[in-house]
Amino acid sequence: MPLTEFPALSALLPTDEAPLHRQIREQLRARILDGSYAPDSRMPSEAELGAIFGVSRITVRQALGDLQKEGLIFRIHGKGSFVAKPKAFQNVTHLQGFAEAMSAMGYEIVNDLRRLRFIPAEDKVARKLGVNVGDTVAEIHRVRYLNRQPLSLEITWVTEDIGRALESADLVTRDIFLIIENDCGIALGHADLSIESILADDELVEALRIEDGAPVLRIERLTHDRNGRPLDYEHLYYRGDAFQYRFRIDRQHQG
Amino acid sequence: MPLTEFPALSALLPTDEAPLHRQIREQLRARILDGSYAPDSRMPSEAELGAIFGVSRITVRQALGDLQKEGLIFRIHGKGSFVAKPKAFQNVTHLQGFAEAMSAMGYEIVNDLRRLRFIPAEDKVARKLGVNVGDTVAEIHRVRYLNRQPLSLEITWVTEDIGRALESADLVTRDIFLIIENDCGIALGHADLSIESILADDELVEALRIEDGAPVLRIERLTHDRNGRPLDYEHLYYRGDAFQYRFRIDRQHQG
DNA sequence: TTGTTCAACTTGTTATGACAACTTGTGAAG
DNA sequence: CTTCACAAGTTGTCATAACAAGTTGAACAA
Repeated sequence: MPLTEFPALSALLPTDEAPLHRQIREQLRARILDGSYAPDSRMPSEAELGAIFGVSRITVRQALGDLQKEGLIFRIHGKGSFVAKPKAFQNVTHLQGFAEAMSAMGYEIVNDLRRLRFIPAEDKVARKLGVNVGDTVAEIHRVRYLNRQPLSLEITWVTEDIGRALESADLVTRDIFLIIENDCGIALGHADLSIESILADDELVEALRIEDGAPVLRIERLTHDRNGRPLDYEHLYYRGDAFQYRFRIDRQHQG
Repeated sequence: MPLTEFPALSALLPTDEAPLHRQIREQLRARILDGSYAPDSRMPSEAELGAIFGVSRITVRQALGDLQKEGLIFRIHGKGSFVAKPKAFQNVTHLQGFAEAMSAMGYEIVNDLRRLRFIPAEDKVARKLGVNVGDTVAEIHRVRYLNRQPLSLEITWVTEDIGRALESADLVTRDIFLIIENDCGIALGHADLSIESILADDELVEALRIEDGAPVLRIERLTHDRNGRPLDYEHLYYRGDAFQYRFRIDRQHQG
């Protein structure tokens, strides 16, 4: 029975309770992920779920709609709601560190940490990270090797506090993303990317052992935490002959 | 007697009325795009919109919720619904044709249709489109101009049925995506992309009026319909000096 | 003037009810 | 046996209603 039966009481309680539709969404998500609701199987009907959770159909529908938007379930008019199969490409849209992605595919990545220093932020870096020009930031230069071949040069700027955490972490084998999440306890949100094609300059020729004028994929990436605060600004240079950036995007639909 | 008794007939009729929330959503979208509702301005309240359109608040809320998911508006609890500023990154996570994206940002795109022919599918194209080698497919070559400057060369392969529809459509100003959706009535699903950096070859030098060996962004894209059937296979070549591929990705989270 | 309270607005959540539209199995008619 | 109509169950749409919760400005008190 919903607490709203006792408005005076519920008003006094600390409002830590999430909305019902969110609670139900999370319970359903847990059941799907732990296999209680198997892929391709039909879930209980909206009416049944309403009875199970003791809420109205509109609340159940909101929870199901959210899960549908996420792609965890699909619904067929007149038939029911079904658990979606985990897709091969699933998650490729999602923000993932490079080593994270490669190790998921069975490759091993080694990083050559060429530089880690604390410097006053220059104009562009300061603007991207949302700090003042001259504030201390950490600058990290890494060359990443895949199968002993240099694959990319990555230049990273982070705020000083994160830089200190990275300093004491294992940057040779671990992704910065994972360090930020696991060691700093910061939840990553989204990243804005810009990809372009350029020609190798002297620094890239030396770092990636390629010829002058070879094609290079340049990616500029600004990663934010879940609150939208910019965390990590990077310039990534990938060898054009050895790397393809692959991902999957979905078309926006009316739902 | 309901028309549904005659499914074959009702399928031929012009699409019966869309749901109210969708009609309202589209009217609001039009007002936002034509500037009637300016960026950052407050839109009428849900109650007012309900009075304007003569529907209940729940219907207005569904329309607003859809627009919010699209990023066209944002809502603040207790204040109102506001028109979002057109962001450079807007919707770039979503599958969008290039002209579609550029026109949303106020740019005008012109296509030079260099070739449209029906040929037997070669091995790779057949495999991507899920047809047999030798089956007839359409091959389309277009050069796209932004502000009278050649920007990209796009080579597209589609199955014969879609090719026939494209043949009779306006490929000079319209996106293939939009033609497929609006003229063929096929709902697009997702696309798999691969991006790499290459050097211009002779064909690209001629088509894009760039120098030999200039950097070019090469994108291979296979677009599927909502059921996962491959529809449209493309090779896109963008001038490295004039184009950045920008988008935003989100990290997978429980919430 | 300054600070506080409060009324009036907004969006967010939830319930109840009704009907439309779609899917599928069942049973009757041929 | 085959075909068709229909009932039962499902999701989709929409209305009305109420209260919660956040925002803001105006009235009021110090």
